[in-house]
Amino acid sequence: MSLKDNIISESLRLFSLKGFLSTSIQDIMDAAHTSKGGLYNHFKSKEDLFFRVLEEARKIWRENNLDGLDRITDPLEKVNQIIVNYRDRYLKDTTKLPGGCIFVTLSVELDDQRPHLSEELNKGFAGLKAMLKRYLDEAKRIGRLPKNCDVKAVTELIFSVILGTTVMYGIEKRPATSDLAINSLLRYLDELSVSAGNRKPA
Amino acid sequence: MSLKDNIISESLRLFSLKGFLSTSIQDIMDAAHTSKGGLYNHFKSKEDLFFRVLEEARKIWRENNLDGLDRITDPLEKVNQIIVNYRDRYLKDTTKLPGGCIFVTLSVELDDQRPHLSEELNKGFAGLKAMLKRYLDEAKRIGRLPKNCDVKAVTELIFSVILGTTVMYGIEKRPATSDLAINSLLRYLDELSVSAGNRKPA
DNA sequence: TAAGAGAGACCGACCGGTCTGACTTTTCAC
DNA sequence: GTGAAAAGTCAGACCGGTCGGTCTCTCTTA
Repeated sequence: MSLKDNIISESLRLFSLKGFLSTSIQDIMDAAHTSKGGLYNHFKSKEDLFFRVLEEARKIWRENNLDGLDRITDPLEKVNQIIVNYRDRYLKDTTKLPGGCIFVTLSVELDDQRPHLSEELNKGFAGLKAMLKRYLDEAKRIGRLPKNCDVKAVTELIFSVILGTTVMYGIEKRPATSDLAINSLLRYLDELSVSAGNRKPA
Repeated sequence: MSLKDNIISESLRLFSLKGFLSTSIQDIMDAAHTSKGGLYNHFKSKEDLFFRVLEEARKIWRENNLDGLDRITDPLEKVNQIIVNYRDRYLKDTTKLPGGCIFVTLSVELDDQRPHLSEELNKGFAGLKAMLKRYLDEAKRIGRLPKNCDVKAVTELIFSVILGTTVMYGIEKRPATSDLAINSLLRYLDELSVSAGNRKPA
């Protein structure tokens, strides 16, 4: 692995643990076994590094959370799979992200301190939310969700559980409890759904 | 208000916005209109101040979130009231906590950097969780929740939504979407409950 | 006159970032 | 193919500024 890539992946690890502002250039130099010259040769500033790290984080997010999605046709099942992937793959990817979801860590740290950085983070959140909503809308359209289902509200619930379990993971350092919360959410979605074997009384 | 109290409340505001490590003594001095001498005359270190601020934050949490609870007897209704208070009072207390729930901000920032500080934060989280579980257990005992209800899982779901909506509030800076998520949770709890007018088919 | 409050100079450590210089690799005229 | 110049890589000294914390001194009040 090139020094540049190594700096990015070590920064990713450190940012997920300590956040952006609390990770010093010295921390990164030590982790990547390099020097000021080595680092600033590849990145023109710490903020530049931030955006490169964000790219890498998004790649990891997609690889983990969207895995297997193209083999699923049912939109509600796709939402289910995203949540399962989040629980089983992404949150447990402790090699690349030892501090849990880096987007949450960075967003909480930066939202009131570096608006132009948190704005970049928010694009990702908005994208996830839009994706969830699109699948749920489609599910409603094809009758997999009841006609009176408030898709927007369900989307926000799913989103808040995803964010919340990430924070829980940081608090408890064990996946057990955050898994429980996610399982509750999955059960809720299942109860919400309409299928041959799971039809609700009117 | 005494200088000491003023330093605490200004620190509370700043910590909720920027976190502990990213708030400098200089920031606090500016906000409280004092100097090094004025600050260190009342607090022996920044960490000492941290614990005083935490005390104050807990007081505010109780005042907001437990308000009116003693006038409610039904345990499920108590849980409901805590969530409603969280939505309508605590999250919107932007004068004292402009950056949202300070416990979440600090926990995300400190869990991998200052274990002895985040440990103190975790006591509060554990206390809230225990309170929720106690009420839900009681609700199940008196038949307000179905016998097969997984109280632990529901507790974790509520907890994760509370944490998640706090993060959402920081991301979106408007209460509208986090309110939606909380409303979804309240509806879910209502559907879960067993009462004269809301009995489920077996 | 003793004590407490508070202002601010000062301390060593660390921050992000720049710059010089040593060393290696690539490029290209011949 | 060869040699010299150009470009790229990286180490580390150095910069001004900020960090948390200490200390001295003045002012107020009892």
